[in-house]
Amino acid sequence: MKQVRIQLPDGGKADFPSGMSAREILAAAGWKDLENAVAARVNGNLVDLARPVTEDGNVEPVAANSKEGLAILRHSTSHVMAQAVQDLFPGVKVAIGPSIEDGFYYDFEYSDTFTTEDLSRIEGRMEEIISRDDSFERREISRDEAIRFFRDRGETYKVELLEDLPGDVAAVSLYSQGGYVDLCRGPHVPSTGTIRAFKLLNVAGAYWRGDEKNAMLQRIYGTGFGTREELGDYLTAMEEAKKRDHRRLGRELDLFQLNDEVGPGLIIFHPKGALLRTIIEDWERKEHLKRGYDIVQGPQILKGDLWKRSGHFDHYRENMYFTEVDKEIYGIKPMNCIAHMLIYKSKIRSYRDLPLRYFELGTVHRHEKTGVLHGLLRARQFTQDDAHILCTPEQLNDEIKAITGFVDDAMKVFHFEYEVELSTRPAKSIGTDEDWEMATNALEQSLKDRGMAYEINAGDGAFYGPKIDFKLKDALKRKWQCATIQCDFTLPERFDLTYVGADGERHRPVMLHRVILGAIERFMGVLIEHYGGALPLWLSPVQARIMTVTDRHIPYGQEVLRSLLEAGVRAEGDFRNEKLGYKIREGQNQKIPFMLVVGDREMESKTVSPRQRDGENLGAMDVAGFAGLVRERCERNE
RNA sequence: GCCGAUGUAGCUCAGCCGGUAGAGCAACUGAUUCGUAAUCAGUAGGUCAGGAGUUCGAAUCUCCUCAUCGGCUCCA
Repeated sequence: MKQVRIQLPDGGKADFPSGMSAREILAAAGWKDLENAVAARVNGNLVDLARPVTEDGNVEPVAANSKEGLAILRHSTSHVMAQAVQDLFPGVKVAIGPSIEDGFYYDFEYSDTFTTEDLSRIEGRMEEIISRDDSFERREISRDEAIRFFRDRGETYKVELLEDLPGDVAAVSLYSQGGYVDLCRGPHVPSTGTIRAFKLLNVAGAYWRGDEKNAMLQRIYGTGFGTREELGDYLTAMEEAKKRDHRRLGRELDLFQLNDEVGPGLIIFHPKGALLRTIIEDWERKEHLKRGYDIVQGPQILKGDLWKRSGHFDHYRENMYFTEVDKEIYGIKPMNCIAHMLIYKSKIRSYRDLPLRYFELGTVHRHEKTGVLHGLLRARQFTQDDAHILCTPEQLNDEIKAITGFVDDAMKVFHFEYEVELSTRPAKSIGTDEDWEMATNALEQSLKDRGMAYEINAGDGAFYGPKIDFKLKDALKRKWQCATIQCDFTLPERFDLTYVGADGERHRPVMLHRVILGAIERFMGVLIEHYGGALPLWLSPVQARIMTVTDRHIPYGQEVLRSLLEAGVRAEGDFRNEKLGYKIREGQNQKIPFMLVVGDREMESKTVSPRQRDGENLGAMDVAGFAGLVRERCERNE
């Protein structure tokens, strides 16, 4: 009888009959905690526990609480959901139902709409299916057979998926549990009873295959975990995350408003929000000057002809606003590049002048579709920390590396982790193949030189060039692009930018568009959520609030306030006739870093008693001492 | 833009099968003058998102518009 040689958990090897299931081998090999296994990994491939093992090598269990195990569990849960939906709503067609980060979904075509009550019914039916503990059975059939099978059942989406498989795929796998059969690569948990904790979360529309030209399907989102406790923790964490939502904190901390009367996607910054952005912008100017950028400023509206020349009129018009002035059409700028081009063109440039780095805190307007607007994170007017770098092709690599370094420094200053993506040529684009290739290579090489981990985002570049995107996550784990570096060989061409080289000939410079924080508004939104509103001292619009114990301490409180403001501390007073506890509570809710209590003791000794946001009382100190402490902690970025 | 849900006082939310609006907190006024997360009392506050319709009568039912929320698509 044929044998397979399998590695044991203790490091030894043993032989088992070929064709034994992965589960049997795991048990025989002496693996522990197998009741938590949802699948097996055979020589690196994830397979069902029931899959026969026919080759030598490694067989390991995949635990329900591992990353892969959870994905398998959730994927199986999505199949159970699809089964429940088809039980309860005959005629509903299934599309796709993968596991995703934090959960799973399944897309359905249904002539009616799923309601919240429907979700409860579906959950109920899922519980029944789970309690039946039906096993997940895998079988392989030919592709043609599968097409016939799903066509007979009217599952047109599955048929389309099968028909679009690459031509060399001859066989596919089907998984069934109970009476439900789905086209699926697997693996799956052994049986429906393995699913212990799940919850359906919401219904949303989703285009078939993510294309807005296709039919709108109904997507049901859910999540699942290995235990009920973990599910409970997750749901609690989601509730907590909602409390960090910048839209909520923006109101609670009195930072900004979004007002229907003003219009969607337009932000009004209140004093504290405006101060926060001023602090960020001051930081930007300082950091850019430090790195050899020139600060410039372009106009808000530019004549239509310039936008035709730049290509925006042809490729970006639907996102632009236009206005007419003295019978002339003007475009309200959606990007800052044009003025920067004209600054470059204002003189003859030598290779000795390059690189030139033009920086502008440029306010732009973009007509975003209504459905995408999202607080500060997606607005119709926003200010970019934008720069355009004009350099020789030889300087490109160093310039890109300097920018990625700048981004990395900035992310450290604001305590952010980030992800990097390289986006390549989209379908709708301008420029030659050679330029695209050269630009894409330049970006990729710089990332490699710096040893940065990145993913390729095929076809997601700007219409004028490839880009590197840096993404931050919001409180609800949605990713937002902040920094980006975009290569552009087209605009210098269109505006006929040149420099005189060492050879005395005219050459075409290369251009980089780049932002570091991205849009100040978006960055503020992510920042507010990141810190849960408790901004670090150097960013806090109000660093200290002076609180009087009784009315007789007001004159001293005002004296302290004056001294602090003079010393450069952002301070304010709470001199109301309220109890100290009430003022503290309010200050705490406002997440003010320091509360300075002034009563008889402080008035007597000419001191203040700072109470930190974490509740710690620093004891009495004089005003100059406190101002020094604030300055020092700001410098240390605490 | 598309699918779905939602829209009642500054905020959070009640308001049943249609009979003309309510709470808590916030605000304001007064009393109180208080030492590290909520002092007490009183007052005021709403074209029930907007518009049209059905009805003797609409916050409630229907339609349209606007906005918000969750997704999709798109993007900083």
